[in-house]
Amino acid sequence: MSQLYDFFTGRPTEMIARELLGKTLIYHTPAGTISGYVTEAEAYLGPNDSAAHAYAGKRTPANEALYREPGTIYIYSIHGRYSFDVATQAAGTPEGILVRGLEPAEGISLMEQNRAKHGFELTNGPGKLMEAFGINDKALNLVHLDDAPLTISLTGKEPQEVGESPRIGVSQKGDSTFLPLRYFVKGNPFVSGMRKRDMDLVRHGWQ
DNA sequence: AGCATGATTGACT
DNA sequence: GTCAATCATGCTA
Repeated sequence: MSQLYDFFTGRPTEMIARELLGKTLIYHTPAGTISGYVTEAEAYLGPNDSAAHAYAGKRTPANEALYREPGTIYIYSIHGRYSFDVATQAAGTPEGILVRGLEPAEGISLMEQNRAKHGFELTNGPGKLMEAFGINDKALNLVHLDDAPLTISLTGKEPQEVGESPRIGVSQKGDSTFLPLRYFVKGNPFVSGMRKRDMDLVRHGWQ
């Protein structure tokens, strides 16, 4: 199996989400290459996780990607936006990781064009980073990272310190609501909701 | 009808 | 400039 396939299985999804911080998300477009380092990610733990799309074994055409091979792209829409997930664990085990923040690396001018914003507002949220990448449909849903123009490089940066918190926007009911399954690079300004006084403007929280 | 969201507003400092 | 509250948004079931 491929390197990416192996990366997204073999240990708990919480651990994979944490290790995903600092890895590079890369998108090859006709206009040029866009990439960024993952600053924020959340783990969703499938049937037993009351906040997960696959809670209680729920399976629909929309969340089918969660049930596929590790490293399968799961794109879903919410509130008229698109978000980017990667399926983790063996096929049939519907766990996954939501990427909520990126620090831009390549193609910054393309992202500014796509978003009509600049600076930290470019990619500090799940819908924002998809808009910055120019992704506004589900064409890549169900495609594996190994076979798509959108992929992840396991090289990148190393966080100085990883922060944890409950996940953002999960409805306030169910046992899993308050589990600390959100991981972020402490001090990085491209993390959603990062307050200015908590930002590390020198190293952005990287080693 | 219900959301794993984001932009804007308006009261603060 | 910061922060919390509010609501427009469009896809999914």
